[in-house]
Amino acid sequence: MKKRQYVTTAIDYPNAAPHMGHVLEKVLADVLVRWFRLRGDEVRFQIGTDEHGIKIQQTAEKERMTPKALVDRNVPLFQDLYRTLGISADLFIRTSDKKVHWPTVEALWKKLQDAGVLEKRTYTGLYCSGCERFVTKKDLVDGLCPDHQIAPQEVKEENWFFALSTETTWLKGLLKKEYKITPSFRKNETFALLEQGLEDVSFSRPKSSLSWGIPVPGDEEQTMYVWCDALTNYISGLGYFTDHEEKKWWDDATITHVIGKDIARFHALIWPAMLKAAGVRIPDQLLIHGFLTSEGQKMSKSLGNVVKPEEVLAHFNGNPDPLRFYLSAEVPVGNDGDFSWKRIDELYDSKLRNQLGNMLNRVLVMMKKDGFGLQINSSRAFDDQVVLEWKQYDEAFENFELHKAIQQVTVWIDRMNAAFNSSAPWKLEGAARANVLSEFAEMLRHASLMLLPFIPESAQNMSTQLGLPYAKKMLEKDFVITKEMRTWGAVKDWKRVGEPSILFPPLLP
RNA sequence: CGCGGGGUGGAGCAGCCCGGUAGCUCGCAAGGCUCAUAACCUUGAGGUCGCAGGUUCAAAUCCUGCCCCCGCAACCA
Repeated sequence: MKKRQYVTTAIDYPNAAPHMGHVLEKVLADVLVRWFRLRGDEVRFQIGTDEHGIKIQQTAEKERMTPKALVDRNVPLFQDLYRTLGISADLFIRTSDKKVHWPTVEALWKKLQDAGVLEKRTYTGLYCSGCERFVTKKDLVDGLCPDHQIAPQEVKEENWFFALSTETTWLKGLLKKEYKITPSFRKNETFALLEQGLEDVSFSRPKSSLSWGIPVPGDEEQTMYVWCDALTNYISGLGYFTDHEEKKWWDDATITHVIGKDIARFHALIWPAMLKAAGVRIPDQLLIHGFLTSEGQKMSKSLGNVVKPEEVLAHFNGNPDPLRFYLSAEVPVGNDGDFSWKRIDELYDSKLRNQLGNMLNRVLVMMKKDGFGLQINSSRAFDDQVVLEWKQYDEAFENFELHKAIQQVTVWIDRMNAAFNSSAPWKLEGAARANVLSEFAEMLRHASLMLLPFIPESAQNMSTQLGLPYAKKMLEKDFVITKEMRTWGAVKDWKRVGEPSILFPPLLP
């Protein structure tokens, strides 16, 4: 039976241009999604932007524009970047979208209210006029805000609160059983939070302090806070609580939220509690990635080491694959990683250019000389080897160890290079020579299929050079890697290889 | 006792969950090949796997304690 997958990423906050952290998450999700599609799953993949909130409001004021104008200016930066990177999302949702997003959010709010989990209370807190936000006593140094050197004032305001504290026990049970969290240490972390007990969370702010957002239904003086607004994108994109609900993507799919470690707790605790109150099923799993440092240090504007994805793309002449390869191979899923210019160049040269690209070229150039003909003999040994490679590859993906899957391919390419030297086909003649070369072409065919989720365009390029009949269709969303394609010598209508060309050109100094 | 991650040859990392010849990339040395994008292959030098105990026939891997880095601590991916 066909499996159905609903994959989402966090929605990005567009108060500034996208950076490498955004890219890490989207590439991770995209690789996973492409693998799902290639194995034949029915997939829906959603990304988007979280456009409301005080920060957008403030940034807009600074730049003397309306919040709407600010997000309309910034959101295309994200959309264009993701298009260039080949992020194969089916829907890009924007929380400022009153047609797609708002109806679901408003309906959800009412459902929560009906369920009795929302309550209006007076909240008393310390407000720093410099930060323009509430601070806690722990933030203060000698009673002063460390950023602004002023004493915060005690302010009372009305907030709607969501009853999370009562869900502690239920959430423990949920995390123990149904709700899977990868990597597992994030689950332990969440349990530690639960042990401390949960507090109710603020679900709205007065319009006077937060105006850029969705008004609370029936209480126009209040604006929704991030939770009910942003998290809800995962179901508003499916039209939930409207006349065009696409329930099959939620009720009958495996739901995977790909998110960063900073928002893990909200997805692990608040989101399920909201859904429970609204009578909607709980998602299946969270895939939580770490953060990227830049040249070993925390990425920050003040250090000036923020890496812009556009610069990386430009460095490789607009080819997204070196960056996709780097993030997939160098950053183990769940761990923090580092972005280094030196390292990405190193990897490009050694792995992609000298090992992969050159391997393909050395085979194809010889085959071209011999007239492009292909003759793959059946072979028990190669059969077994290919089966094993695919098995390990699948296992890595199933455990979300994407770095292992791609590293396995590069290791195989390594072995091919060594085997090519010891086979020394340039010393052979006739049928022996043709057979050896064809064997390498067949191995490269498998490798290009395995690389497809990671570096789609380059993998397709490989397959085109190999002259594969299916090469043209490889980037289509309904392309599936069939049993034949995974079997040694089983692509029967593949008789000739194509014209060789340089897969990864040397970089200009 | 707030929470978590990390400390492995010159640099950067994997391995640790499921103990059993210490692996990868770059760099370095020597040799080989000549099909190929001056690419490829082989061999070698270089590590008491943060420190100290413990469990075990056997520990980078499990347990305990300590030291040092780095994040997070409710809206910075």
